[in-house]
Amino acid sequence: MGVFWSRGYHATALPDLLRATKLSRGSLYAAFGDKHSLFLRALDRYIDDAVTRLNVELDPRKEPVDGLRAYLAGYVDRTSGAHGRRGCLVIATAMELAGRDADVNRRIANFFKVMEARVADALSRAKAAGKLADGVDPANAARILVCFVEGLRVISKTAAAGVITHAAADALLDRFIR
Amino acid sequence: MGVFWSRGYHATALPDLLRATKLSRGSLYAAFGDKHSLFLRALDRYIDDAVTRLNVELDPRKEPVDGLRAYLAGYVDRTSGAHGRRGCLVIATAMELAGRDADVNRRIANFFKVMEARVADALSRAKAAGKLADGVDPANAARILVCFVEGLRVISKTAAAGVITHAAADALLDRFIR
DNA sequence: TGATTTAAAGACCGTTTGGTCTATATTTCC
DNA sequence: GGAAATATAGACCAAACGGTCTTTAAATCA
Repeated sequence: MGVFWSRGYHATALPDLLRATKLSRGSLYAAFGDKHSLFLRALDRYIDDAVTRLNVELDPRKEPVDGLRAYLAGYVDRTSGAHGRRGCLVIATAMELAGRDADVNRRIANFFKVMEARVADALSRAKAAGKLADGVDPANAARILVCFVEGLRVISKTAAAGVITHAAADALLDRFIR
Repeated sequence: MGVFWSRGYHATALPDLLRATKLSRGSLYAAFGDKHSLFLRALDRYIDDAVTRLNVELDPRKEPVDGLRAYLAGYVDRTSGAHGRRGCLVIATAMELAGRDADVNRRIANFFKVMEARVADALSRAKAAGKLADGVDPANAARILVCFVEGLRVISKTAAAGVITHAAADALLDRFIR
């Protein structure tokens, strides 16, 4: 997974995968079929990890506003410095392959749908608890937050070291909560 | 430019470029040097177009809030439907090459810096005119808006046709203006 | 231990990659 | 019209691509 994450699909050659998996050419093809299948497995694992994290942070049994704060803070941390410059496998794949690979497109579209749904759900719970500012629509706000965190990953690819974005994330959430 | 935009750097082969430029192999190399140089020219043109548009929309002589509204609306339009699925050359390049290509990194980092500066400037002018909501910091808000529009481009790569985001963009801006 | 399965190493395959070069047209200019 | 410059088509190159296959070594098990 790591090598696709760092280099992208096309830029990852067989020798890179052999080094990363410590498998021989024959074993790799016996185990995974071909490069594309192996990539799909890597992408699935990456997405699973992300969804798992989402389910923890936005757990319905937790305080929704705290969860949203943790969700945003997690993205800020993961896009700071060297982590940020590594980028995001989902976004890189979306831009590189989504238009020409239906398997990839389906997975990524679903991931964004799930994330938006989890965030919208947390916002709905916050609204029900009277924690949201007047006139905030959970569906719109969820889309805004998802776009914000994904945009964060994009600009962090080239951001200079030491750029702090926690303040922006806090400022954004503060606009929605009471 | 178009072929890099549609396919990305690695996935664009020489024959694609010959077809797109209607040049022969020899002429193309005489005119541009090599694939990487040609790509840099395409990227520069794409960025120039974007900066030009930015300068029009956020022109200091115009009403800043109107400009910001036009800026957001423009991104929403350009990420809807087929346009959206084509993606964005800057983001695709950031994810594909920025980590390993200093020329590319410099251009993209600068582009994001310029965009954020233009947006921050418009927000500052709006604040001076008393048009901003209480407690809104132009610098933080600018980063939020930039991340939002870039995130929009990402999720639009795989979004189903007909998904409307104008409402989210309006909702976001409405949180910052009075 | 000896037979059998499993994995490693890497030669090998056809194709495609980015890039060069030559021979042939096509302009351009006087 | 004829010489000089320019652009074309496409042969050609070495290297790298994804993928297969054979040969050798290691592990497994009775």
